[in-house]
Amino acid sequence: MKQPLTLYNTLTRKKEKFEPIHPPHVGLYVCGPTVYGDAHLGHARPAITFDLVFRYLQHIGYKVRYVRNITDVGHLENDADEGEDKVGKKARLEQLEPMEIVQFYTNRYHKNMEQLNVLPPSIEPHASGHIIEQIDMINKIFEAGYAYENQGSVYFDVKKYDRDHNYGKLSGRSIDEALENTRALAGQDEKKNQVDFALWKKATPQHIMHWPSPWSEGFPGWHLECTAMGCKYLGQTFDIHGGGMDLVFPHHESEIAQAVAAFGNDHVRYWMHNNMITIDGQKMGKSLNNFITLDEFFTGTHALLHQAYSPITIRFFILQAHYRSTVDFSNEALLAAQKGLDRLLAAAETLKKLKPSDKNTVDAASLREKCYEAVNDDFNSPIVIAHLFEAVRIINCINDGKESIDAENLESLKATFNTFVFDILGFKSEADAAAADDHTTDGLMNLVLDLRQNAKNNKDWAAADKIRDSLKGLNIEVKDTKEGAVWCRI
RNA sequence: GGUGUCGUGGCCGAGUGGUCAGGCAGCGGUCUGCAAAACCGCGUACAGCGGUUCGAAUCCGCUCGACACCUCCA
Repeated sequence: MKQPLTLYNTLTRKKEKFEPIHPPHVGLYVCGPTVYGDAHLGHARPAITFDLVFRYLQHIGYKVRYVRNITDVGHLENDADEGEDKVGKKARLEQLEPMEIVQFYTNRYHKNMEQLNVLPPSIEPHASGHIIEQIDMINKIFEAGYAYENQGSVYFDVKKYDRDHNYGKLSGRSIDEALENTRALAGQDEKKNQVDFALWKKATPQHIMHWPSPWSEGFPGWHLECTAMGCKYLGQTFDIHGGGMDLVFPHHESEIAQAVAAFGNDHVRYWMHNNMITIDGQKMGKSLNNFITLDEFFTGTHALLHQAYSPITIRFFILQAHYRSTVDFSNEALLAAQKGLDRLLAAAETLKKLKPSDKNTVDAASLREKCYEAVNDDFNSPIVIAHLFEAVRIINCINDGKESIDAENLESLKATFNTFVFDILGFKSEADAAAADDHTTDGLMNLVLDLRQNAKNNKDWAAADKIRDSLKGLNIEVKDTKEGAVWCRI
């Protein structure tokens, strides 16, 4: 079952063969959301990208421990020295306990993820639940000599670290240049150098979220939680760390520095980063305030949306682009995704009904090979989808009697199609869930279609069309095929 | 300014140095009472200018343009 998977490693800027440290186990860590607002389209990208990674690794036989954190503390609005904790700010504005904010948006995030058919991770640790681990890590960094305290806050000595190791190897930056650029600003705060980052911040009196520590009543620095929690659950060195490209610097760069300082070695083998979703060519993001939330997509309630788009349409839209490319949002593109998805799912239904014949003109094995090749090549989902559309054409041709398939190839085609469409890419038919079809409905529909067939036999087109049009008003579409009428919800 | 990524036909979006991406839209046809669906056929697209090569959208150089990161952001 093992497949020759390759993936693009941000660290080496090359595609590399994937070889886990402790096969068959794989450790996967992905930066999750900061829960102080509703998830938007941008949040769907890493969730879906790494859902594909998670699903595929499992499919090819690995036992994956997938850790995706919830950030609920420590990220500040501005820089290290000013600004308010985001969660704390929201709590103050809404007069709620910070943990109420966290719980509220975490619940909503989970619901959105479920709608997108994103599988829950194996472990979903909260930063606030791992203060002890983070303090422990700061102690280790102190012991190694890369931390210093000032006024109750603790900072990472990037300049010193860079002399011994290499700060900037992930993002391709040189710390000397950063120092050059920021020299004019230096000395305005507690840090020795502007490039240093906080490991622990002493809380100001108005700061709501704070914990005791050896240095002060305060809260952990921004980059610490992922290193601490990743290493706690996946080990001091683990296989894959993922997240959005915008996290490469400084977040992931600093994560590496912390791990190297604390443990003496890099904690991550493969760094994977998904690209951004853009809107009018610009990154969709919280700070630009140009985001559309997932709920707004699902309900169509946003000025820029011409209609509602279902969760699986959003999933299809995202997977139709490679994860390292930007994707530009537009109604036109989403509508194209919706129609393409409908056609793919309709073919899945048709496939169920196909009958094998003695003759065969279909090479199911080759399709299967091509699909695996595409995923193995750095999770190239758009290529997989292209191959699946080739299968759609074949399925429809068989259904039309223009191609034929024998029992063996039919079994193989069904297995491949279902594996890739549903298990790996994670699409699903949304009508099914909504309909919850029962015997009564089926019986009624068969009766109605029978009556319409009678009308047609009598050339009573008016009656036949009235039935069809009325059903359409109930969002039921009737299609006349060679084998008689079929219906589906629209 | 520094570090990167990228510019593909109406829209979205893959791509290897040498017949093909794929989806959506469009046009023509088959089928159908009509419609829908489905199928078949149809588009000499690779930012610009040079260079390497027998041959480049694919390699190199330059120009132009876009985006991302360098503050929190998925």
